[in-house]
Amino acid sequence: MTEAPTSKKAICLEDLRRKILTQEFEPGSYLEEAQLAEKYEISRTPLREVLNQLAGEDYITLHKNRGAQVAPMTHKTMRNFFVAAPMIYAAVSRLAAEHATPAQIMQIKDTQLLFRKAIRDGNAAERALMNQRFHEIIGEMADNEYLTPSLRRLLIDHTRIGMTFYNPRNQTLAAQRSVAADQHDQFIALIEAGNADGAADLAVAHWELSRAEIESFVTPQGMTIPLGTAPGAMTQRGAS
Amino acid sequence: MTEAPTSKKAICLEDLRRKILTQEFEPGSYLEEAQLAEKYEISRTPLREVLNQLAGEDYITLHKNRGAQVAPMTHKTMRNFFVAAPMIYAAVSRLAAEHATPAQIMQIKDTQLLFRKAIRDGNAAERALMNQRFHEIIGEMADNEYLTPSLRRLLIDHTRIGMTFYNPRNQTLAAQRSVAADQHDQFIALIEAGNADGAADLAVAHWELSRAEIESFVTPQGMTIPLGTAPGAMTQRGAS
DNA sequence: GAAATTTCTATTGTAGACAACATGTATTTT
DNA sequence: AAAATACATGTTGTCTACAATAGAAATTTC
Repeated sequence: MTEAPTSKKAICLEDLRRKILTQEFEPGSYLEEAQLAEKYEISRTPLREVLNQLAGEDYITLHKNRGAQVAPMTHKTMRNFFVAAPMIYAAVSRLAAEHATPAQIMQIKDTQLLFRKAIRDGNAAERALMNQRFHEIIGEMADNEYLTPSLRRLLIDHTRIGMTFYNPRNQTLAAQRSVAADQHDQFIALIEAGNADGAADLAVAHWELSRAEIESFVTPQGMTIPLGTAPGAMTQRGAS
Repeated sequence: MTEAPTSKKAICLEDLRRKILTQEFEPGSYLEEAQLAEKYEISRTPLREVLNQLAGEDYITLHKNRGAQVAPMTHKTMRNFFVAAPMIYAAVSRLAAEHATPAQIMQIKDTQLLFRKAIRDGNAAERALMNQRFHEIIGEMADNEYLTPSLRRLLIDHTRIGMTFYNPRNQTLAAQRSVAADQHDQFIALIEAGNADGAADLAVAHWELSRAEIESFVTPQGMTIPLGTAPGAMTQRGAS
C-alpha cells in the first residue's frame, strides 16, 4: 500500500497533511490557494480539490468565500478528546487483533523500527508521524469502515497535541516515550497472537500513558511558581 | 441552522446526498461528471469539488482516472455495522443528554413531527431521511468532533439499509416502525431531562429494534418455502 | 479465423482567464 | 471631525478549452 506518491497532486496532499500534523501550519491559521498552488507547481483547480479532500478528512475547515482554515483546537477539544479516545482506541485494537493480516503485521513492524529510530535521533516530527502511522495501521487491521473515520480524526489531534508537548530535555517525558515504544512492541505481539482482550486492555493502558503525559504538561509537578511571574513554558494560542 | 441552500452547488451537494441515501443511486454504481454537471446546471469544476467533498464524507469513493463510485455495500458491511453501531450510538446519546441546547431540542421536536408524518403518509424516502436527520441532530447535541465522523458514516449505511428493507405491507415491520417512533419521543424526553444513563440505555434498545428489523428480513419467519420455488420477496442486489 | 497491435472515442484531469465576493482605504457629505 | 458611501485590491468561485488516460473497436498479421 501507499506506493510512491508520483503525481504532484498526491505529493501536495501528503505534504499538507504532514505540515498540519506537525503543526508547521498552526491550528486556526488560514491557507491561501494561489500561494500553495505555486509552491506545489500545480494550478488552483487541482489544489482546490486537494483542499476539499482535506476538509472531508477534517484536517481543515472551509469557509465560504473566505478560504481554508487549519482545524482549530479550542478549549473543548481536549475534553472531547479524553472522552472519545479510550473508547475508539480500545475497540479498534480489539478488532485489529481479530483481523490483522500477515502483510499488515510486516508493515507495522517496519513502522515500529522507524518509530524507535526517530526517538533515538530526537526527531520530534518524524517520531510523531511514525506514531501516527503505527496507529493508522492498527486502524487498517481493524478493517471496520465505521470506526475508521473517528480514529482518523482522533489521530490528527493526538499527533498535534503530541507535537505541542514534545520536549527532549524533560526526563519524565523521555521515560514515558520509552514506555510507549515498549507498548508498541506489546501491541505487535498481542495482535500477532490474535489476543483481542489483551490488545483492548493494552490500548487503554497506552492511552492512560499518553493522557498522563498531556496532564503532566498542563499541570507541571514540583515546580513552584512565584506570584506575579508568568511561566514562559506555557504559550497559550488563542483561537478566535 | 441549515438555512435555505441557495447556491446551485449546495443544492447539488444536498441532492446527491439524498439520492445516495435513498438508494436512487445504487451502492457500487458509477457517476458521470458531465451528466451531473448538466443536470445541476453547473460546470464540471464545482461539480468535481462536490464529489471530492462527498468522498471525504464517505458517501462515494473516487478512483483515479475512473470516476466516482457510490460507496458499495459488501458482505462485510453488515457485520462491521453490527459491531460499531451500538457502541457509537450509545456514546453519542449519552453525550447528547449532557450537552443538548434548548435550540437543538426545538429542532429535534420539529424533525420528529416530520418523521411521524412520513410514516403516516407511507413515504419511505422521507421517513428514512427524517430518521437520519433525527439522529444527526443527536450527533450535533453530543458536540464531540471525534465521534461525529463515525456517526455520520454509520447513519449513511443505516439509512440505506433501512430503505432496502422497507415494506409498507409487512405488518411486523409496521409495528416496529411504530415502536421506533415512540422511542424517538422517549429520546427527546430523556435528553430534555438530561438523563444520560437513560439515553444511553435507550440507544441500545433502539438499536436492538433496528437490528431485529434487519434480521427479520434476512431470515423471514413463518414462511414455508416449497423446494424449487424462488421467493420473489427477496431481491438480492449483487455488488461485485 | 484468432491473437496481437494500433487506432479511436469517451471520460477524467488540468490550466488559465474571467466573474463574484469580502474587506480595507480613500473620498465625499453633513 | 465623524459617519457614510464609493472605490480599490486581493482572494475565492466558476467557466471554457485543452491535455492525458483508459477502455473499446477496428485493423493488421500470422
